[in-house]
Amino acid sequence: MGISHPTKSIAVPGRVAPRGRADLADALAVDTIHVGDCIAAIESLPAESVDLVFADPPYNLQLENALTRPDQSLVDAVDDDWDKFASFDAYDAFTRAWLKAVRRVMKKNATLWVIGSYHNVFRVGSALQDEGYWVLNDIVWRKANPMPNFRGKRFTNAHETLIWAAKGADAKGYTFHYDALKGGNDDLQMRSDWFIPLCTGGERLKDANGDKLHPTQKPEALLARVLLSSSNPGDVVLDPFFGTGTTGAVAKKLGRHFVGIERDPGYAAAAKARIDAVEPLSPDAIAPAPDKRAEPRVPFLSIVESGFVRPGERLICGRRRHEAVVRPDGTLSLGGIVGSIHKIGALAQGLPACNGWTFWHAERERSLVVIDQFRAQVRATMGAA
Amino acid sequence: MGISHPTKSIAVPGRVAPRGRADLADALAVDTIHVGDCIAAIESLPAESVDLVFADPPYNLQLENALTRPDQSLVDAVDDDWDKFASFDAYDAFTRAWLKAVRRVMKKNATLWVIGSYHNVFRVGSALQDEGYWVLNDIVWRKANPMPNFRGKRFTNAHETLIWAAKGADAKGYTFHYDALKGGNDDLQMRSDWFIPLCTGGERLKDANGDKLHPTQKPEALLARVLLSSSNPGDVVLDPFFGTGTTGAVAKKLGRHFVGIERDPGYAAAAKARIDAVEPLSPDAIAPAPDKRAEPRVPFLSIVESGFVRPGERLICGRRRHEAVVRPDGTLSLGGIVGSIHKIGALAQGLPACNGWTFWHAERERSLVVIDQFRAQVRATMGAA
DNA sequence: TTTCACTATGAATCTTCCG
DNA sequence: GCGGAAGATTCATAGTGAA
Repeated sequence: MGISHPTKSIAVPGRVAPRGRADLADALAVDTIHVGDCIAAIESLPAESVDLVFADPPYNLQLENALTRPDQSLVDAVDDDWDKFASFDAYDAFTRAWLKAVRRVMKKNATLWVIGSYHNVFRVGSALQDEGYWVLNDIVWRKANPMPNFRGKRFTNAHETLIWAAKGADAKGYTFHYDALKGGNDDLQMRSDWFIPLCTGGERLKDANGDKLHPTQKPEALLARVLLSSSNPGDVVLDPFFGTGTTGAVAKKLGRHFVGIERDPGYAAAAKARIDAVEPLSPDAIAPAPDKRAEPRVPFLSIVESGFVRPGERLICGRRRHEAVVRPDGTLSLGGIVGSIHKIGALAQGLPACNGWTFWHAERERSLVVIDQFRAQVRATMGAA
Repeated sequence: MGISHPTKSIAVPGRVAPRGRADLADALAVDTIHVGDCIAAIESLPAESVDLVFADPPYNLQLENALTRPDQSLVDAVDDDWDKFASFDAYDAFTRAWLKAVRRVMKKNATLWVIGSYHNVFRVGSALQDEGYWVLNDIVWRKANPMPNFRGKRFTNAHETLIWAAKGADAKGYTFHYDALKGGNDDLQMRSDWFIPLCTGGERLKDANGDKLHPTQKPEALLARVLLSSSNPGDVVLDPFFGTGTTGAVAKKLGRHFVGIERDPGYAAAAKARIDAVEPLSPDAIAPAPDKRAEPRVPFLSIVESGFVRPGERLICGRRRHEAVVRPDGTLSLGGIVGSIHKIGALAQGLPACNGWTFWHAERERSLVVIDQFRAQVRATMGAA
């Protein structure tokens, strides 16, 4: 990979080009860190070229005084110049500028993640709504080990907020690995509150003195959940506030490409070294989990033609309350009405709609077999062919 | 108590006057519901007269189509006129107007609570910062039983956000019952993420048909934690969007005074009847109650994220007859099939179901460790969850 | 009385393909 | 772009009534 100063870049070796764009004159150079101004760097990228954006912008913390713990040790606060803004207006102008620039380089169905705290997240959320983004979720990162409130004047600030947004309200084709997330969560839908520890220990980058290298390094587990939920292997992930490269490290590990932008050369160099040391997971470990929506369509007629169901046979609902007759053209008949497995299922129940695949069953050796199982068998033979 | 139409009010009998103001000519009439326009009613109140504000404004949900559950039943959505705004600008103007009016009637050290969802909370948060309020915390209400995402297109929207703000950055003398909250929370600081069930069952007000009377009635447990943390007995609590009077009911129960504003006479009448029926707690009983929960659910993904199990590692059953590969998204892979620890455990054994937590083991120093043990260790770190 | 089966419902910005 | 059809999709609680 590489680093670019305005506009110089360093590329990580041994990485492949992004899908289908390498031949373009203005092709996006991936697995690269751009060193320089965030907005100028974004504007140098091709339009509609990235699949996902993760942004961890300055929080504008507005800290006034030093803070000590009850044992009088000093809390190492975020007091960097990059986190200081003259006013809310200045912060808002900065926010709108980078959000606007980022939106231009997002593909039609790309999505954006932004992380923030109560200091800045309301400004960011309002700005992105104003810019035309469409909020899909706000996600709460519940910290396993937050810093306590040493003065006892407020609730322990134990979470940060991520906003997940599409490019617009009409962009319905965004990536979301619903089934994989559910499978990794005890077969329950993944909720909007995530419980993840802070980035500490060996994962936290240190300088020569053993002090933390970056004040707000995010845990890789957080980025992994973001990338696994809303991107595919081979996708390009843009991080306009790259810092020490957590997004890049996780992207490489999970088989995604990244484009990082970082204005501090020291952070960029640390990120490069960190990412170079990352070993990607094996392809079969990161292959997308099966997605029911991606399965090939199988007409019910194919089930009949394959002999799994005979023309003239009766199909029965799971509770044996309704039945219909299979016709040789792959429709069902019920009381003289003929229609698709879905239409007749809906008719039988008096409902506006019905998934016939899971509603109808066939009698096999005195027990009921759902016809969706026959579809799975037909699909298995399609894959083999 | 009483209800006032512009400006008529109903007062609850048997209530005491607020501390130290009953002798003023423009004294605040407490334990009263004002029926009428929110902003006009706030402007009719004396300046610097309330100790706490709780506001549950319209969320501006922007729902377009009907939504059905997988069983085809219709979701009873919030489609009331009061939640419809022409644009973000219209919503922002409304928000700034009530925030400005409310700030005038707040005492110097009063604080404000506002609840919202991602649809509106960024607008509200930005507006209150712009009006000079100083954010103290954002609080996440984690819902025990949220409505699922029926289309599988997003994360379950399982929380709402509350913003807690002081009148200004210099108002340091606000009420916060740090020790009471800590004592009611296993002697740990109360965190910014609260786990509370929805308002259902007997607590939910119903109309003559048995349908919910108000679409967005909040749970009393949520209001109780708000009032217990940031107000004192005898304080005056203003709620400019009173609805069916949850704030009033909890205030009366906890020995606080309330001022409610509600533009719908039907809601106001229901609120009055509800509050009249409330029996105040004895003074010694007014203390925060811990809500002990059952064991928190831990997704297998968290075990992977915590490093107890590595992506790519093999899990083995207790008799070493079956094995599967761990994927980074918290699913398992066996012979090309990907699914949850439970699904793959069942598949390996040819059974309809399986408890993956007790079935799968990891090899550690040549002996097998059941993955349920890792779950116990993760739970131990969750502490206050 | 207890248990079980079945139904109802909650602040929700909730589809995709083909002709 | 539009209309119609295919077809994918739910978790925690409460309540009711039968066994």
